[in-house]
Order: sequence, then C-alpha cells, then structure tokens
Amino acid sequence: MRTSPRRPLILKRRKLSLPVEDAPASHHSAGRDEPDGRCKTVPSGRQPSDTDASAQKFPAGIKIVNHPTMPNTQLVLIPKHANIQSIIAALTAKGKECGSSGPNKFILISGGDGTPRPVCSQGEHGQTNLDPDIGACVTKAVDEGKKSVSQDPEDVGMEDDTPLQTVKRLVPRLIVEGERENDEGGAVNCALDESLTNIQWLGKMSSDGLGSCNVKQELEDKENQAPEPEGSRREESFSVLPCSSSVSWQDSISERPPYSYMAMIQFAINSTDRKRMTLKEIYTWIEDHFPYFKHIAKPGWKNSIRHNLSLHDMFVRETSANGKISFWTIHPDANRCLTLDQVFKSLDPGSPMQVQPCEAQQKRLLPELQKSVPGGNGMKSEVPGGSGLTERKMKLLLPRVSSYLVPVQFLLNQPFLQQPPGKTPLSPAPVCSASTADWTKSNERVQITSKANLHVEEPSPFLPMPSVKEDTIAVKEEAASSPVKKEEEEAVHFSSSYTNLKSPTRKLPDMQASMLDEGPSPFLPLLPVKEEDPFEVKNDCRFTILKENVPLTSWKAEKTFYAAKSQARKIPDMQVIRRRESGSRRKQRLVLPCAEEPLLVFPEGNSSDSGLVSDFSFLQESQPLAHPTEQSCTQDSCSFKTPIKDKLIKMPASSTPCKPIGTAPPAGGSEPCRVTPLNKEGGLLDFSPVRFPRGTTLTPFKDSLELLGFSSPPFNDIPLFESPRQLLNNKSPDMTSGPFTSSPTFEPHSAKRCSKELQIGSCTNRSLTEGLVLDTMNDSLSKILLDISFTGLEDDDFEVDNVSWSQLIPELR
DNA sequence: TAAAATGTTTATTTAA
DNA sequence: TTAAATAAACATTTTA
Repeated sequence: MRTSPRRPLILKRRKLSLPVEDAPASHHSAGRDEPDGRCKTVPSGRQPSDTDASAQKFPAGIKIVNHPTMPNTQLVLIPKHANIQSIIAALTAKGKECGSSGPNKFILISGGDGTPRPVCSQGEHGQTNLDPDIGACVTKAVDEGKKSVSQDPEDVGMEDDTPLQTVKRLVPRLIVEGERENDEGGAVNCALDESLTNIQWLGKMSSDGLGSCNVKQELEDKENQAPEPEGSRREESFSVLPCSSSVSWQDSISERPPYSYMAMIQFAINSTDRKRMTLKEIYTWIEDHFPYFKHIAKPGWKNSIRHNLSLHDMFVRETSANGKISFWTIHPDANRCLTLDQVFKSLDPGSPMQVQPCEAQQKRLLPELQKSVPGGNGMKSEVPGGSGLTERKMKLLLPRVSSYLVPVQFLLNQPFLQQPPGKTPLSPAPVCSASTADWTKSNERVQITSKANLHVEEPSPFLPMPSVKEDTIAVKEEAASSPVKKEEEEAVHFSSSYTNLKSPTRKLPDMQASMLDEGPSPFLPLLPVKEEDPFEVKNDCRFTILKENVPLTSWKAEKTFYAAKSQARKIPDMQVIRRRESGSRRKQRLVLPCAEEPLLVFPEGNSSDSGLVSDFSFLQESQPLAHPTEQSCTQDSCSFKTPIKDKLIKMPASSTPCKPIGTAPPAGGSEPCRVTPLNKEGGLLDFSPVRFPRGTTLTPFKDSLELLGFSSPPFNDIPLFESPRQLLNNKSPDMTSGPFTSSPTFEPHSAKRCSKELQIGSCTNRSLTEGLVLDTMNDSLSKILLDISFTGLEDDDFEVDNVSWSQLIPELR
C-alpha cells in the first residue's frame, strides 16, 4: 500500500503485510495476490482445495477447518511433519483465498497423531530456505533483537542449526497444542514447534522485518531518490518499524521524524525556559533535533511550520517590547509542555536516544496511575494491554486533536509516565504552571499579539460566520486614537461576560444550547460588514456575541478580552488601523502597550492551570460527572479549532453538523452529554476494545507482540499440554496471563482484556483463547495468537481427563 | 529598494 | 469525513 510521505507515523495505522512481495515463485512464501485476490501459489505446487471450505487441505497435510463456534476463526490442523513453509503457505493461501472478508484468526493445532515425528522435517519438501526477502527481513529483525543471524536465509537456522535451535534462538518458544516439552530433554525436537514458532516469528517479522526490509530498500533507493519519494519510503519504513528499531530517525538524517509539524513546534517551544521561540529559532531547533529537515526535507517544510503556527490557535504570537521581534508561544491552556524528552527515553544512557516512545514507562507506571485514581473509576478493569496502551500512548503524542486539545490525557500521565528515567523530572505541572503564571500574570513584558479578529474574522466554532476578515482592525500601541466610549462599554460588557464564562462553575451559556438546538445564530450571518467603518463592524460583532454569550472558549475569548480590556482602558494609546483593503490575509495583531499589561480576570485557580489542575482534578474525581456541561466547559478552556469540533460532537442535542460519535450514546440518553476528557480517538482513558473492521477484535496483544522483542520470551513460561483437559486444568494465572505477563511492565489485569474471546473464554465458558492469532487482515500475517477454544469442555462434568485433541477436533482423527 | 524573512490564508492531496 | 501535509499566493516586516 502506498504510504504518504506527509503523514507521520504516529498518525498512521500500521498496515502489516506479508513481506514476501515479489517473492520468487520458487520459494515457499505464500502466494501473492492475484488480480482476483486468490492465492496464486501454494507450497509443493499444490493448490489448496477449494472444494470444501470447512476442511480444506493444504500441503504437508495441513488442514484448515472452520472453528465450530468462533466466527472468523479457523482451525489449522498441523501434522507433526508439517514444516514452516507449509504452514505459512497454507495460512497465507487460506487467508488470501478468503480475502478480506474471510477469517482472520487461525487456531494452530498440532496433529498429535502420536506418530514419531521426524527429527527434522525442514527438508521434507525439499524446501529449506525461506524466501530471501523474508530471510532478509527476519535477519534484520533478528539483528535488531541483538541476534546474530546471517542475512543469508539459509543461515537463519534452517539447516546448519537444528531447526529447533534456530527457532529457539530466534524467538521465544510457543505454546502449541498437542505438543509438550520433553521434560527431560528440554527442547522438543519438533518440527511443528519450529513451524509454529516460526509462524510467530513470521508474525513478528511481518511487523518488524518488513520495516527492516523497507529500510533496506530505502537505503538502496536513497541514492536515486528525489526528496519526495524518499520521504515516502521513509514514511513507509516508519510505519512498520518497531519502537525499538535500531533505525532511529534521530540517527539518520533520512528518517523523517514521526511527529507532525505541530508537535515539533511544541517540542521546540517547550524546550526553552520561557516557552517561546522566534520562528527562526523554531527552524533551528527542528533542524538541530531532526536532521531530516536540515538535510533532506524540501524547503517547503518551513512554510509548513509557518502554516502550522498560523493555523493552530494554540500557537500564539507575541511580540517583544519593542514590537520588532515576534515570539511564538503556546497558549498555556493548550500547552501540554510536550517536549522531545518526554516522548523519547534513552534506552541506554550512553547511547543516543532511540525511537522509544515512553510506552514502557507508561505500562510500568500504570499501576501507579490506577492507584492515583481514587476508586479506580473503572479504570483498573479497563486498563488496556500493552499494545492498546501503546497506541493510545502514542496518541498522547499525536498532534491531532487529542494531543493538545484535551490535555487531560497528558496530565493524567505526565507526572507518572512522561518522565524519562534517570532524568531530572521535568515537573511538567510546575513548568506549565509557571508558564501559565507567566503568561497570565507577568506576561514578561510581552505584548499580546492577537491573532485575527477572533470574533469577527474567525468563524465561531458553533456558528458559521461570514468571513469579514478583509475589514478588520488592528490595534496598535504606537499611536493614539480617539476613544470610543461605546467601545469601552462594550469592552466592559465583554469582560464581564467573559468572566462569567471563565468562572469555575461556568456552564454553557444559554445561547449555546439555543444555538445548538436551533442551529446557526440568526445574528451572525447578518453581521454587517461595513467597509466604511470596520471598527464599528467589529464592535457590533463583539457586542452581538456578547449579548448572545457565544461560548467562546477561554483563551480565544481571552485574547479578545485583552483587546477589549485594552481598548477600554487604553483607547487613547491606541490607534485603530484600518486594514487596507488590498485583500490582505495577514493575521491581525493586537499589540498592547507594555505599560498596559492585560489583567486577567480569570477566576482564581481556573484561568491558567494550563489544564493541569483541572485535568488532574478530573482524574481525582472518580465519581461520575454530575454536571457534564461543566466538564464540557472545562474543555472549553481550550478553544481550538479542532477541539471545538470535538466538543460539538459531545454537545447534547446539537443541531450543528458534527461528526457522528463513534460510540453509541448511553442507553436511555441519561447522559446526553457524556463528557469525557478524552478525545474521540480514544485517549488514554478510553479503554474500549479496539476493533478491526468486520468486528474483529484487535487485541492489545496484537501490539504487545510488537512490543515483545525478539529477546523477550513471552512464551517461555507457558507449559505445553497434551490434552485439552490438561490445558484447561492448567489455566493458572501464568497460563492465563502467559505471554502477556512476559513483559515486566505488563498490567496483569489487561491480560483478561487481551481479546474479546479471551474474556469470553475465561468468563463464560471454559474455553481458552490465548496466545496467537494469525491475523490475515489485509492479506497480511501480522500477528499470531494461539487461540484455543473448546466449548465442549464448558461442562465441568466433562471428565475425560485424557481426552485427546483428536476427540475434540474430528479432523485430527 | 529589493530581497529575504515572516505571517496569513486558501486549496489540494493523502491517509485513516 | 477529518486531520495533517503540502503548495501556493499574498501581505507585511525585516534586512542587506
């Protein structure tokens, strides 16, 4: 799939594809997609039988049958003599044959036929080599896992090494039904084990190795690449590289940072003590920290920086006392104090930072996080597994809506999760508070530079307003102008309204509800646009807005309030400069005299907590919100373009166009405005199951596999069982959590949430769903989960302790 | 004064 | 449909 060079990784969904593209036909890689989407080749030259979908036979005696109970799931019955190639091919062929609508989970079950298994079945079909591409990918992946494996696919351990040794060297052992470890001998010389292990390894490879392959390809293509396609390829490589990839964009000028411009700007600005930067400094900072932009990126990236600075309201331009230097700051209400240090952690103090979003920190600190939430508020049970958290964690860094619009997420985690180990805590809250304090109190002699006429020029977040940007005013300190009493009054009026708006108990103004109910305001579209007197126009607009209590969100209103207040107080010192009618789109500025620092009328403790206080208090308030609108207003404190849209989504009975809410409203509508500090993208607190299309549950484990490096043995502690009964009887915590607990930071509770099936299996019946799902979504072997479910054993009276697999799986007979 | 830098806005493309 | 990236036009300011 083509990936965009524009999109940062963190915004992308990982699309994992089987890295056997263009594989030679001689290899045993899975058949590639044919135009009709069906499997082209099958190992050993056999085509999968398409006569019986329920018991399809594949080479090496592999059978794939439909799972008796689980939809989109098939049982892969693997004879002991099956080799890895056969299994992979069969699975792939099956997946491709079924297409995107077919089953996406495969339960891998060994045959258990009792026949002496060959010592090594790798060469059974005369095929011992992996696809070179796969091998290369695997090698890369293994290399990344600090494994010393030659790139020669033949050296991946398929021949020189005993298969099992190779497997065991490469990947952790996998639990396999019907297989058991030889207690005495330790290692089971089992081709199936190898195969399954290799399947897992393939699944790993599909995510890691592919990236490596892409990196490899990237390196090969880089020489001849123009910047644009180069970025594309890099992007692609990023899309599959694991967090722990050794290919760090920080070490490579060719790697585009996985951050949006907005995020990088935040990084830059927050890297300074004063939380402000000139444009040039931002350029420099980005170039210094992301060499890509210095060496590779097209010059247009600076344009994008400027574009982002102007576009996002969170970026506020201030001017120096003399008005000659423009500083870009982040509005305190929007500033999460996000820094590069917070999104990275140094794995090795002596080594450069590696691409490692602090997901591990987050996971490790999750228990603390949960403890920090009184009562848990249901969080504990909803703490996702590692991968889900990973994605959500990543979203914390997203430049999208969630990243800065709803600082709750960030604040929730920041004190616990954002601190790089071994580093001096950034103390985000104090920093932010300080920043906010500076912003709201001292203001550092910095003149507030307002953006375009907020009320008039910028459409109301709730109302489609006509653009009157061409006839707005700029207020400057340099010159004086005759005061306008009317304006003063209106300004005062506005300040009062604004104060109310910002009051701790503020709630949505009545007008808001009416607007939401009635649609666009009848006033705003009628705003007069008088060429002759833009100032008058502006006043009218403002007054109209005030009268209607348009819920201007805090800081946007704040800016306006600066203007209004200043106008009220310093009219003589100001000059109303009518914007020239040349059609200029330049952002209007409001430069206040240094001597007239705006005095904020924010209510105590509410105006400038940078979202920290309020946000964290939200976490501490575990009880359900009694007044959702209040929370809404809390969010109102961040009035940004996108967040406003977001808020609209949550607005009750909103008649304004809004994006449909992803989750169904609560039954009964008892909570019309179910305000959550999280965003629609499912922030940290949104632990709802992540689902694939077609209802497939994307288990956190899916991604936890990604997190599990090659060096981590997620399955080491999982016993092997000879029979289903044994398997069920051994449903010990270790077994239940099994691979999930392999991560030292894994939240035990999340194991139960690793998949819907698992929940069902552990709660409603005695089936197990665990481990390995071979996800063939999008024709890819992305993840493997050993999924064991035997509804026939639900009955406690099922006393066939020695029941064999074949008794449960007729096809095994 | 021209060029460069900076700032604003709109439009388009792309991926999710 | 939306967010982000990108390009571009244009305006304004700064600098050489």
